[in-house]
Amino acid sequence: MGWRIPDKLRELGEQTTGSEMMNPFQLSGMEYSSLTLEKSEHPYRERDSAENVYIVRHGLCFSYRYSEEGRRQIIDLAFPGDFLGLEALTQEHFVSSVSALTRAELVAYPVGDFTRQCYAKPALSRVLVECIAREQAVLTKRLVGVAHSPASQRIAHFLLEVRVRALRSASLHPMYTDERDRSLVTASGDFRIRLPQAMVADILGLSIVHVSRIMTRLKEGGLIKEASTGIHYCDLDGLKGVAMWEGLAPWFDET
Amino acid sequence: MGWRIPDKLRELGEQTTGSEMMNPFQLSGMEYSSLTLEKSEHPYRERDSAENVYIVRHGLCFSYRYSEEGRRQIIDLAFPGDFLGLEALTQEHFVSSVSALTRAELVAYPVGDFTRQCYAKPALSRVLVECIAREQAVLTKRLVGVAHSPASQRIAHFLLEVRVRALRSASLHPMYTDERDRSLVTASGDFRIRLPQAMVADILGLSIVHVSRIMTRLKEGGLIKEASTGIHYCDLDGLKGVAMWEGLAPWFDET
DNA sequence: CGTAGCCTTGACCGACGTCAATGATGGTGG
DNA sequence: CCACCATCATTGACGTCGGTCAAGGCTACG
Repeated sequence: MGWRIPDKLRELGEQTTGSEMMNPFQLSGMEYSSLTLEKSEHPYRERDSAENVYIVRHGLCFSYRYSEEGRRQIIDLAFPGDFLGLEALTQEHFVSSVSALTRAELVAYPVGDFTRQCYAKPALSRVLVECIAREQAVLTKRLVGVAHSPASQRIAHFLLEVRVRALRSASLHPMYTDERDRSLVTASGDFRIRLPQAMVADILGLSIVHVSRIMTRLKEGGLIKEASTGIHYCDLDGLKGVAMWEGLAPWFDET
Repeated sequence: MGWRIPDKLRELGEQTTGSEMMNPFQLSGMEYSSLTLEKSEHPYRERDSAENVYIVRHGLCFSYRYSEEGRRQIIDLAFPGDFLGLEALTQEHFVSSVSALTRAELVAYPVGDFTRQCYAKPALSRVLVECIAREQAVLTKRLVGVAHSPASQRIAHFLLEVRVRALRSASLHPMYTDERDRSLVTASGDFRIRLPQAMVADILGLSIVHVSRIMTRLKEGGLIKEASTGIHYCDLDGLKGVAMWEGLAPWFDET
């Protein structure tokens, strides 16, 4: 689903051990294992028994589900620092699948431990609530958008959303800047990211064809460029205009 | 937003005092005040400073927001037992408004108390996480639906969703069956609810006109009836067919 | 050179929105 | 009891956004 920031765990009262400081993923009292995903590998799938909660460490993942008609609906992207699979906290089995958009590295915590720690450290629960609330804000925003706005606006908005979230993630989580895959952040001011149009389509509920059409329009307008390095954002203000951008949510700082 | 069920608070470990048992809304250590809303009154509005967290006691509320183009987008309904305004936990100001669909009664807890109690009783945080997760499931489900399905399916699905949630609320929360307003539950097997088409439209992102068209089709098909008492569900299986119903979420029991 | 991803483009069509007029209903006050 | 208004639902005409189908291009890669 893409929840946020274990860092706050430390930030928020709970004292941290030295080793936790060294490695923000090692939370005391919890098992902890890493796994590396190649592009389009799955840490878990719908219906799998939900044994772990994950945090993204590197790379980009996305969670999705198939609609009854068999279309893939992407629910959200997950940037480094985001949680994945929090459904495990409340359910036996996952109700969504996750796949890696680039090579990615996750950290897995067994649900049991996680739940236990929630009880032991209220700060952890508290963080969770915040993360979920933040996630929820993004989702409802998208819900509102998907419902009413024309495709161009949705797409522009989504591109901006991705930028803000990626930048936030990168700043909180500098290791993301790791150049291992190139779906990355700023070069010389302008932002770029590798994001196949099919992703955009499946997130926003549009057809690939139509996404293509609109992206070419955006390109013609000089708002973005596309290259093998991904989508480049050329004219931020232009994009914000098209998107009717008002910011993502109060707690996401603008850049 | 419409989160769920303080009852679990007691259910989930935290011992309860006698008076709490008598009145599930009186949580020890928290201030607590009630307010009654007439139809279409607002407990709070977007941008209001977020001072309270609410639980719905009677009646039906809905949370909404205006899109940039000025259309009202309803985010969710809130049934008795649902939380409202949990945004207050993470934000200074509300980002959505709430209005009563029928006469309604809310209980308000000051955020400060609420937060403090979250730290004091991990079970409370835990409940919150569950509530939010449940809410989230409904939202993502709707997101997926809104994105891809034809209007008829969305509407049918929504009607069923409402039914399940209302029944669940009524069973957990018998006081709901209170006959004070008639937007209520079962009569002799069939379910009915008062729900203006404009609501449905604004929840699902459709135009009122189109909702009307489709509802008439549903009526012609004998799936529902409409009367002054609200929408009557005549042919549940038929509806489920149209909706491609697969249940709302694992933890919502079917009826 | 062939194949596989991914993007583009045109022709066509249907679902759904908008506009505008018309009906039902029910509540209020004279 | 009726007149009036507000709210909500219906219906038709018409336009458009965006989906589907199908063909063709562009890298990238073995």
